[in-house]
Amino acid sequence: MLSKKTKYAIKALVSLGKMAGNPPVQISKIAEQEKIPKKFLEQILLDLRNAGYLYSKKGAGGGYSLNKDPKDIYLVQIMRITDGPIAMVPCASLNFYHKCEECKAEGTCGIRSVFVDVRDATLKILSETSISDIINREVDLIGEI
Amino acid sequence: MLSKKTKYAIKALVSLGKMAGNPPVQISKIAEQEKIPKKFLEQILLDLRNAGYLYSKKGAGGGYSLNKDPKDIYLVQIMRITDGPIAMVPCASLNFYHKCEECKAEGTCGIRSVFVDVRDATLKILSETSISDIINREVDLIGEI
DNA sequence: AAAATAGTCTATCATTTCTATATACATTAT
DNA sequence: ATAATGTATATAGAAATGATAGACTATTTT
Repeated sequence: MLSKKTKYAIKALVSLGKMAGNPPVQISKIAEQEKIPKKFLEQILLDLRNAGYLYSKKGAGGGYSLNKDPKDIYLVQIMRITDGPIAMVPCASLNFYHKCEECKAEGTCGIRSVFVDVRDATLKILSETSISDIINREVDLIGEI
Repeated sequence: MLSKKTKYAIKALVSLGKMAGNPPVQISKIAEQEKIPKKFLEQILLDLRNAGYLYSKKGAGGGYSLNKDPKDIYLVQIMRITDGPIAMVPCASLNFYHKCEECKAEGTCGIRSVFVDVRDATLKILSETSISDIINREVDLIGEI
């Protein structure tokens, strides 16, 4: 399961993505709109800012906005910042690899082998889907009604 | 990430799968072989037994063995018993569905839509991979060395 | 029948992770 | 200056996870 942190992060980015071009949006506004606890959102936005995805401005009239084109922010990037690994077992992780404690022979582990496949399938989607794609999906879904 | 519970469950099943046909194996033996805390493994095997995947026998000469053909035990089934949902968001789960608290319009949620795709991709692999397949993968991997 | 073996069941504890909140500080606009 | 707003760190509370304990039941062996 995704942590709430990650879900909130994606929601906030989508929300900001829809505003792309507009002046910065205040944390409190995003928190209210997306039903996210404000103080928690502060931390999350900070992480995303420090990772280069958001621009922030202090003081009156300040707030947050995207620091990249929504087309260039991929889910996999966000999830790695907020939740860490994509893989379901540490030994199958590309960016957060570490050995399973109980593992005897990683190279010939059938379980690992399956979860490498799962990772690849998941990664394919998450690394091809941008904030912009999510927004487009919503437009499409609304159109289908 | 998979819980240790699930990882242990799969390991135990694979271990028993390799013994298919042999007399029951004691918990303590599996625990030792697979480096799993014995008391924890007891609980896990009980769950698998109660779900119908294992046969057990008490008393001297007792132990556990598979109650099904290893070809007919799929990862997805085990994971649902030990970890619950496969999907990364509750609103995208087939067997453990529930609404996301903060969600306003599930039907037109772009995030959900992506994670339904992720779920389907994951499910395709997990529902096609059996204990027997894992054992075969190991044979293949050893052959490649 | 008694003793030894091995699973069953329930409770509980310890640790970690997650979620959320609090507080003090820094910067900017008016 | 003052008010608005983000920054940074600490901490608390809650939930989930991982692991252990102990008493009980069934089976086999002697």
